[in-house]
Amino acid sequence: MCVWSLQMDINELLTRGVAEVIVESELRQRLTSGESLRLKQGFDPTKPDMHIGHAVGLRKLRKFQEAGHQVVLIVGDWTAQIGDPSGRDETRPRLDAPTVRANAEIFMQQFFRVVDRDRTEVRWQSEWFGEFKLEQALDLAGRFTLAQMLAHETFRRRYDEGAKLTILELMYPMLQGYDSVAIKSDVEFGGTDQKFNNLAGRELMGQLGMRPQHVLLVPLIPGTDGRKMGKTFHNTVDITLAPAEMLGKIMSMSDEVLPLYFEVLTDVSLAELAEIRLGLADGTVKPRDLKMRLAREVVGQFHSPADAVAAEDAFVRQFVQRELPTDIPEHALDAPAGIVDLMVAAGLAASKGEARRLIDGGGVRVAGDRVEGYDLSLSPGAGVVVQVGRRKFVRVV
RNA sequence: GGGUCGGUACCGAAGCGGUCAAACGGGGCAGACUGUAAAUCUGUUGGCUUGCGCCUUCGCAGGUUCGAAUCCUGCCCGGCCCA
Repeated sequence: MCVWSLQMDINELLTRGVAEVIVESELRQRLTSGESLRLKQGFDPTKPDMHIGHAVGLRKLRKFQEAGHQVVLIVGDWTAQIGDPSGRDETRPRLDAPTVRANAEIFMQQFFRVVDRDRTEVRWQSEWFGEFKLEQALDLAGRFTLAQMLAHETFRRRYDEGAKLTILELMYPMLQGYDSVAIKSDVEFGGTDQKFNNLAGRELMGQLGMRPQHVLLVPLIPGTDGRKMGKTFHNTVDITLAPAEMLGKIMSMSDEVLPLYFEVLTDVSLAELAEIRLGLADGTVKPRDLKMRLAREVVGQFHSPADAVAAEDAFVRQFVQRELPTDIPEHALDAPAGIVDLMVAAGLAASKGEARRLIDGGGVRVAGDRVEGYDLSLSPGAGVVVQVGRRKFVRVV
């Protein structure tokens, strides 16, 4: 590889889908030197479900691996008990070991869909915190001031608002920071919401005479409702979603996400990325078509290209051509049933009240016709399709 | 330890003796419009009941009252001030 293309790679590595690098000039230099770096990535085992927002960081890790670097994945079995102050969670009960292990298993299964397992070292916080002495904990607590902690936006807000804020929670950044010390991290990866925590690691390493880790922050992407994708908003696109669902969620996203999504979730070249931006801006590219391509590429990554194509076909059939989906679940009846009861029994509505409301709202169809009133009755073997909204179907048999 | 303010439905937040299943906003769901876009608009958002109505719900447990989310007592949890 010639020096020039190496520089180009490093440039893309440090800028594409990257929100901030601390300290960029230094990290750039280390990357150029050919040194193999240890890339720290933490994980909270209380919530093993990953969404495509997480994938942004994981894809970046993958690119670094391809450039010869080593990922160190830390299972945060101790910090999980505290809860990340970046969210608004309060102190949690300690998870028992089997739960943590099971969650870690689920998480890694997803993690390694993107990250190269062979270039990953998995470490558990228990390795160092399990034996931690009070003396060490106090030493740690003595290295940070209250003012420093209150510089964290989340702490600050809760403090100012008069919400509950425990000393334990203040320790979260310190513990996460200590992880960096324990594994001798060179670069910590995280979303922009992790900046404070990651900087704590940098601070701590410096105090202990180690070379302070660098920090690479990836952007948080918008979720299905346009707000930052996150579990608390219920707007995630989970990577475990079935191809059809994943495709559908991406298709229902606002057009505004397109450039960013292409940048952080696909491998289209930088040149093409520029074309996409241009095409969207001057209207020569149809957002819908572009979004379909995005959806196909994303689904292809977490499933397979064949799955993606199949999902697209089904999507076009069901939502563009308005045909019935091919795989409609069946609901067996052994006696005639009223529409309301049937909807509840078939899982199309959570309660009879909801079923009636849906009917009132015009959201229920039987054999293609809108249901008007509650007295429609269906017989066993009717074979008709009951539809609620645009995507819930049941065939009555 | 004392004083004081507060704990309301998925979330935020009104209500402060009956007209409260509980305003309003967000989110969710459904409808219109569409590209399952987004934005916008409309409806809906505890359960049972076609209706009258009934049941459960406003931190927990009791009490006062014909009647309590609203008043009283105790307890639990949090904020602030004083010590």
